[in-house]
Amino acid sequence: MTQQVKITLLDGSQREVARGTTPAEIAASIGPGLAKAALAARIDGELVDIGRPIEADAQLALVTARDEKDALELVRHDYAHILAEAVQALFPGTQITFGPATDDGFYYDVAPPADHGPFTEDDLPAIEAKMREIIAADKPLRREVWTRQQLIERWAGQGESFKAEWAAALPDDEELTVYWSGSDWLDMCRGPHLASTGKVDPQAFKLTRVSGAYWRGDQKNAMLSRIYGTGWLNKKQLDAHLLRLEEAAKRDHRKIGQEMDLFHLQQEAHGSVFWHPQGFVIWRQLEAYMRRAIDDAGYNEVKTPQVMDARQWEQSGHWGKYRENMFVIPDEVPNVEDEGPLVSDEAEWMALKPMNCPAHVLIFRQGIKSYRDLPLRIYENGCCHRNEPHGALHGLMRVRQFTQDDAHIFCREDQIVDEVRAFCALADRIYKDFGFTYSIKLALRPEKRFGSDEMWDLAETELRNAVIAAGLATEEYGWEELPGEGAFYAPKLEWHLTDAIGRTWQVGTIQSDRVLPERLDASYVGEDGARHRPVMLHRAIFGSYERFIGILIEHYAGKFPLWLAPVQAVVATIVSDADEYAKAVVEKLRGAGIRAETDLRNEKINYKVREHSLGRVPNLLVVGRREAEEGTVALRRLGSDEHQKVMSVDDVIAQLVAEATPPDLR
RNA sequence: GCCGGAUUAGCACAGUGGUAGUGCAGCGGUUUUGUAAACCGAAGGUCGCGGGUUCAAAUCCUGCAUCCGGCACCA
Repeated sequence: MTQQVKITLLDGSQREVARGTTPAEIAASIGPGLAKAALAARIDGELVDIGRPIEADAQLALVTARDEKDALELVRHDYAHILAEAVQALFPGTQITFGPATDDGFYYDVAPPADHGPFTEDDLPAIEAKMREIIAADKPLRREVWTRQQLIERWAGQGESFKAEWAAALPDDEELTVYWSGSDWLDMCRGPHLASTGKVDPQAFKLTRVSGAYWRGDQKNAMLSRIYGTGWLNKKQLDAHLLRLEEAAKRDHRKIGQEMDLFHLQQEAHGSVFWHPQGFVIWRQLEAYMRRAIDDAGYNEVKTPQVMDARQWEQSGHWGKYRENMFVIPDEVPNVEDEGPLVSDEAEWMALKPMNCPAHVLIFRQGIKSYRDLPLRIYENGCCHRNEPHGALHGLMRVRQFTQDDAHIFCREDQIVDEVRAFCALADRIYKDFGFTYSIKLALRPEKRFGSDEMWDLAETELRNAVIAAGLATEEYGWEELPGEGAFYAPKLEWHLTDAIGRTWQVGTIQSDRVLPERLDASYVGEDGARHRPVMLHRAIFGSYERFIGILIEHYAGKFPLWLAPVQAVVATIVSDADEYAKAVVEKLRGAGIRAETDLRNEKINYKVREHSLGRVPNLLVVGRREAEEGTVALRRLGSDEHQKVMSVDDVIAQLVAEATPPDLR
């Protein structure tokens, strides 16, 4: 066996070193600066410890803070370990389980000691302080390969039942490693890690919250305490992140919804929205916009029943697969006597619709359809109810009553690709009108599903091919396939929007379904005169009006483009002598279709400017004696640094009318 | 549904066993004001709901509801 190995560095240069030389040593031989900066290495592409001996000829890349993605992953992973060590140091008897890096930090799931109860946020300051001690101690992190037997014995011996279970379950072909922190603490971990605990910045992390989390993500298992932190390379990054969180909190649609008087929620109807006049203006604009879009795209709008017999839901399969999310209603006159149960034991059941698809099939089934009728696109602003778990409800984003922009396209096999492509184009146009970029994902068959494997193969292939044909299955569109995430009846293409501050939201979807037409016996007469099954494409672009408006509120931070703004202009007076003039201006604005209000209150103009600015009114038209005499207004635009502009009323109206035109009508 | 936290005036919040408070909004008055908060006054509460402990409960205990942060769920 040769004692030398050949190392190829990033710049292509090569050097011979003794077998077992570490990347750290090579970094040191290149220069002290690099030795200090090197956090880890990639050997033949694999991310490894800086102290990992090199055993064969290899390509070597040294990882420094400049390789931000790798570096963040490494430090976050280290923070997670230090967190676990700190918790065990402070709370002996705590069991550790699992602690990965996340998108902006890390967490560790731990089981508190029997006498302690779950950890709370009150515990965090002490844990943070202990973590800083461990970082200050700069304990070397040392990797060792162990056998499964060693691991199980060690964990079982320490009373770490979760780790022991985990060690026993790890796959046979995996090299099992532990990392020592100094000589007194170790965790089972795949690595890699930095060379020592002192390599992370003690000022660049913060423990943020504590929550419950099930062991191995399964509801049937024990509930652990999950301690979350955010972690970065340096304090500047941490501060920037904390600032971003503050900015995101300011955009919270629940907060803005209250500030702008758009909607409210209350406990007597939890999970269902009370839309206020201002909020419903936005809804109406979206509804009108969507109607124009679907009219153009050859859809037919329908309206279907809110409540249908349970037998219908049994036939569609929802009763079996979806009942726990449905609101059921006895089909019986309730008992009006004081005594006795509200409904009898013999009551038949009905259910509020959780989806619109069965009703659309029932419309399709009326009369005989021929191949000439296809593709038939049935659209509905469909109001659905789903009995969501209480813990899932969240503002407008997750509600129990919502209205989908839902349509079902009944078509032949050979029409699927064209229909999906047309849908891609429609979705593209609509999302761009709102200023979103997006990525497309294909969610593949879930475990709990209807239909044969052949059918799923076919359906998945069709959707994939359609996206490829549309030229969207590319990196630019974030193309990705997500195993196990499809609906129970069909795979789905998903559109994930990216909003103004970089967060993503899954909204649009199209799914190709052969199950429901079969179950509800939908058919058409083909050219051959025989009966055939249509394929059914389920599709939505907003997803639900509620959620889409929630997303828009956060995307625009409440500063809606003019066509969506609840109040488009306020005419505010400086002196009461201008009241009559202000009223006349508002009349003219309204006559031109602008949503305008007067503000004649007995307040200083400073006060009115401040109030309407905070209220996110896009245009403030200030009028005093001068404007009243000259027939002008002083236009002050929200978010504009420039000063007011004095304009004639007609010019202002022309400008606002142009700006308030919905994007599809421009 | 699970873990933790919260719930006090329209809103934001203070109040740890002894007469429920502050700011803003709203209401009344004064002021007629030129681009991000004029001044004065009066009013506003079943302290989420139920039960318990206590001479006395917003405050302690308990059950429930809703909300918040996660987990699980998300057709």
